[in-house]
Amino acid sequence: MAPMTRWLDADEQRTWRNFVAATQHVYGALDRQLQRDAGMPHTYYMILVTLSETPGRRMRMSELAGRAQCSQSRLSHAVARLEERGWVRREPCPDDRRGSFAVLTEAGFDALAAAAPGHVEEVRRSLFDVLSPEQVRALNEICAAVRNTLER
Amino acid sequence: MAPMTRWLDADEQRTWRNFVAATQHVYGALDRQLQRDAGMPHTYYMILVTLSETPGRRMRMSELAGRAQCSQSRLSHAVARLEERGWVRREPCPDDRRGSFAVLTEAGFDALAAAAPGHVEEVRRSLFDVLSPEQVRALNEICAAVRNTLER
DNA sequence: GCCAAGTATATGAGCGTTCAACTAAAATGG
DNA sequence: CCATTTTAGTTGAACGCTCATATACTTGGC
Repeated sequence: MAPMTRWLDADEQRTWRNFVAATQHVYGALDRQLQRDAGMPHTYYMILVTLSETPGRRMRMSELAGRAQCSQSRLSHAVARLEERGWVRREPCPDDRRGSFAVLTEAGFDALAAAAPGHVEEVRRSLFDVLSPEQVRALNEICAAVRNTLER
Repeated sequence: MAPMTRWLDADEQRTWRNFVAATQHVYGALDRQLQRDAGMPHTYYMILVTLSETPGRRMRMSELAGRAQCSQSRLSHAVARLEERGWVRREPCPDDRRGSFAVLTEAGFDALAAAAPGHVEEVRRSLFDVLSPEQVRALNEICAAVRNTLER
């Protein structure tokens, strides 16, 4: 198959390990904060945010999955849980009877509003506060480059 | 508590969302590759690598947890699974009878050796190949900065 | 030496995620 | 129109992770 592995050199290895450590640190801090203070994982937060930003606070499941960056299955399970909490409800789609909308409820919006300040603080604390403005710019371009890989 | 939230401005929000998308993309690709081709999650891979690099291929559980960046509980569960597969075994620590060593077996080393090329290829494909050398350098510094946050 | 406090690790329940079916409804195209 | 393929979404089992708790040993004061 692969004729010869392009191993990582010492610098690349250091970079990769720093990447793993850094990202896990950020996500760890984030998840702990959200779970502790708002009782939800980051995935749920992203789903609620995505819904809250769309007109009518409603979105088709598949589009929601795309925008909130999660698989359809994950979304389906997540929305089921969010429904149990009364934060989201499903509505059938009139145009396409296979489809359904996820709709953010008032209670869901309130839960999001309550969670947001702590979450944003944590994002700052764990990421932006430790970087210089140039680093933030560089990070943005790096992430955009990585992100574009899949969107082609 | 927090008197006034330091919300993210438009640029920061874009950066944050790119960060989430990019990191999830990288980890997603990585986990899928490892699971598909080597039947293990990234956590297990890191544990095996860490053990393989230490003299005697053995390490105390708590040190292993630190170096492989995972919680003690996670490590304990993971090592239990790795033991079932015959990739790692536990040995009691003579100096401290509470403690134990995790030891990489031959089979474990072989499994790691078989998994490594595909994994490294995937790391390149999803991260290094899409970045310029300058971006890689910048990423390293950014991640080092984030990482140092907790090690103080 | 003894008791309290701390340390090293294990364990189990609960939960989220993945993967592989599965259902049902649209689109496609003869 | 009917048959095939595609698309939208759900479901359940398997599994890893987190959190709280438990166990067993060690250490530090007295």
